[in-house]
Amino acid sequence: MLDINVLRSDPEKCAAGLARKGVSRKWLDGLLDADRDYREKLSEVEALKAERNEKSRLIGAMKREGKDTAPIQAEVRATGDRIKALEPEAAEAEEALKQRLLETPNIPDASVPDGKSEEDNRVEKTWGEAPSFEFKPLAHDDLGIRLGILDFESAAKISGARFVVYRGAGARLERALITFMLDRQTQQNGYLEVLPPYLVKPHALVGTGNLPKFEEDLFKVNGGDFYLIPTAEVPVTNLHREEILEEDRLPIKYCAFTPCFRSEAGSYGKDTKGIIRLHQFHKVELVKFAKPETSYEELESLTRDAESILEALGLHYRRVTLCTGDMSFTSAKTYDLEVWLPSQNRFREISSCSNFEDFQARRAGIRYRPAGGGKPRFVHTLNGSGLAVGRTLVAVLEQYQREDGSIVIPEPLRPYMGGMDILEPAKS
RNA sequence: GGAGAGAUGGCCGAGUGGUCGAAGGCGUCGGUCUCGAAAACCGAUGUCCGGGAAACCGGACCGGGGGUUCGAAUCCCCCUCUCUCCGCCA
Repeated sequence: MLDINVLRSDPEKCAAGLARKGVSRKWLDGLLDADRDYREKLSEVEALKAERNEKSRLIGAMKREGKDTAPIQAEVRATGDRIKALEPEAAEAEEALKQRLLETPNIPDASVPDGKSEEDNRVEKTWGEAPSFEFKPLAHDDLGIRLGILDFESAAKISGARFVVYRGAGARLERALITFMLDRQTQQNGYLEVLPPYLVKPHALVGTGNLPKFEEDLFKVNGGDFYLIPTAEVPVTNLHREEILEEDRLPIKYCAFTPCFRSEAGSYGKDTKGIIRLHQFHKVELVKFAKPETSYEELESLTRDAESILEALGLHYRRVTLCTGDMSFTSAKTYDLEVWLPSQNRFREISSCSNFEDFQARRAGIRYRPAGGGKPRFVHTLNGSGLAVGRTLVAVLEQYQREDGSIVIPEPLRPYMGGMDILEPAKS
């Protein structure tokens, strides 16, 4: 959520920033009209309340002196009736303003390139080299089926499209990746591991910006006021909702492994093969709460922390800065990490690292008190995948495949695989 | 699922219709004392919204929502959450 005070005091600058996110001037003007309307009605109601409070106090004093209060009571009752009539109007105006504010996207940071689609993202760096093969490299799902570790037929029988069953060494590899990532982020990169709920209330999703605008992306649990989390970002960011943190606690760094559930509405026909895009997948998420002054440094280090996993696994990848058109609703700046997939001969997203500045903090009420005292300020929130586990497994299969269909297990994963160094087709 | 108890400021905890934004304690900050520290003593310590350049003024907030009343932390109704006991369960 943007700061209404900033929108009010510098509408020209805000209009320019919002235009980069495709927000029309008309929308912003509507917002400012709603703000004016709300403040007008609020002033009116508050003036009446001030009058009522003063006279009620007077009644108390008169009663103590034994005076007749009937006439003034009637007067105050009339004031009360007017308040009752006007108050709902003010509340309605406030709600209208709030609703519009909740549906207004974040303003991109100045360093973000303009653009319409992922074509316009800016490549920041490329790490490693694409493995060269003497043979035609297979896609991960073909490899997985041949190895007997990915079972799409069973998954379809149970749950339909966009699900998978991992079997044997495949299930173990997924688990190895999860543990490896968590160990790395907690032991080397200084994150505190948390294991949050996978079902959350609507207000938590409003806090992170998934609601009210993007409900169709989510799975709502039947019969309850719960949604399945689309990412650990939701429960972990809300860990400190409605809190005032002490400055010396910042930055706070959490990592969390969770399954993620996404409806993938609107992605029909996209990535229908394999495990690139599923309704349920695993992710290790990194979340930071930072001071505004340092949040962009924290974005750099958070992105480095995600990259450290790819580098440890020896996976060829690149970093891109998302252009204005490819960025999410909530983000001020996002780096995507894209891993090389030989079968597709291109890079695919495996991590997304964002600084939301105070956009989420304002929605979720996450503030900190400056060390010297003074007014609480909103923190900046950041998060990034460190990494998407299923897509990491895809990259390992594809980049480490051999001509006979076996897979070399990257060295750092071997301790987590019981010492296994080559993943070979199951005997039966 | 059944029975009972509770939800008050950073924390503990009093307050049962009228200057209560809320006693007291703890914590924190400033001061006195001290070579310094501790102790002791003195003082200050909420958040949000609106108006204002500011000083300041007004409004709201005692889990959430509604009601009664001239006036509600205090009375009534609904909801949520927490705790205790029983049942069930991983």
